[in-house]
Amino acid sequence: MSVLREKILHVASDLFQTRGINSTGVDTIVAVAGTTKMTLYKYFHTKEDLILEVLQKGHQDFQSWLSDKLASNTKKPSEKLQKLFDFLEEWVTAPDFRGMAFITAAAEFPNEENPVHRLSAEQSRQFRSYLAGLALDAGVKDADGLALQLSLLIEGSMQAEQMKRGSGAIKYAKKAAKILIELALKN
Amino acid sequence: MSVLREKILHVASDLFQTRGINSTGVDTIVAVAGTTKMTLYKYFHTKEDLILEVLQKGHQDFQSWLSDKLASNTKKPSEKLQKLFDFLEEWVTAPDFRGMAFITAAAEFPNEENPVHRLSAEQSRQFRSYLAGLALDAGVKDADGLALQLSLLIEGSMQAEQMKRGSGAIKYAKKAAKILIELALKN
DNA sequence: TATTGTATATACAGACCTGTATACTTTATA
DNA sequence: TATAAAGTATACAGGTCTGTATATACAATA
Repeated sequence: MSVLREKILHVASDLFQTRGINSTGVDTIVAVAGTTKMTLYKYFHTKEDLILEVLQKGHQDFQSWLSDKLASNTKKPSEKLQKLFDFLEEWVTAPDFRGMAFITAAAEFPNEENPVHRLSAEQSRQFRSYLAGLALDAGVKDADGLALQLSLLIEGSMQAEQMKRGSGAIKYAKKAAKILIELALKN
Repeated sequence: MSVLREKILHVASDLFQTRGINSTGVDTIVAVAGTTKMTLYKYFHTKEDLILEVLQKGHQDFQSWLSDKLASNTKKPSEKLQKLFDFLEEWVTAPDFRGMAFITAAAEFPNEENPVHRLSAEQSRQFRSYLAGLALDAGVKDADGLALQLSLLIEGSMQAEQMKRGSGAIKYAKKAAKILIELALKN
């Protein structure tokens, strides 16, 4: 894939998270990326297409990173659920953390018919389903229920962290999660 | 206070939540409110002023409603923490629920210097501080910790509910909260 | 009746936005 | 060397946005 295309995706992702999607014009994106609008519109038909690709790439990167971390650092399925929050803390406290893209995107496009909103909702569902898979493997009975609860803690933390950097929300989310997970494993 | 001023605030609040703040022009607001831009700008110096007032009113309404509910339906302080989630469920499932304004506003204005972002962050802090007060009254030792955890569950639910109406997230948040509260009361 | 306050109607300036058209330059490849 | 592909530079059309200017209508009040 073209290096410029990647650059545009990366710059757009950063600007969208730091300034907001609607507040970031394509002129700004190409200026920061060091290219021109003609090139941007060659790779992305519309700004909406660009937004959708930024979202998709962001979610893929996050999911791959998390899956790899869990795969190479844990063995027992029940261990994965616990370790999950250690890795999320690592993710959140990284200097280039910019929030979870699909959370902010859904807020900027509240209309449920909007393609950007739909993709955001889909990614949120996907993440919960991934958590449910982990819970199921660990032997949790109400895997969907626990997954939903954990997702609330996680997405809440991400949002709190974006609202105020260094909030430490994820630390308390981890504590709460530990309690919920242990109890769910007993039942 | 002028009836038109109230009308503008109400209409703006609704449009901001259903279409997004940046995507809602003042022309749309005055058209729906049945007035003109001249009148809007007489009561609110800038659009940003209007946004700030909408946020403030929304937060006040929410807090008053919740405080009143708790005051008139519960007696024991420890009961308040539990009942809290029943009232929140009532709030969320109301047909005119539109999400928590300060969550979406913070997402649309990510820059921490921005006045709208600052007010949103302040309201989030205020809500957590209110929860901490309830926890303290109930005799919880780490009141701030529990308050933060509950706020993650609550704000996560609000966000989930706005992402997809009827998600039922608040029901699972309530279950998780019950566990966390009971454990915190024991310590 | 005259005046004052409130709201309307409408037009517009200036800025910004997305997306395209046109012409030019560079680089790789056949 | 000729050709094609990729990118640059720049201007612009058409739309939307905030905020203001100007003139008018209407009601209450003195």
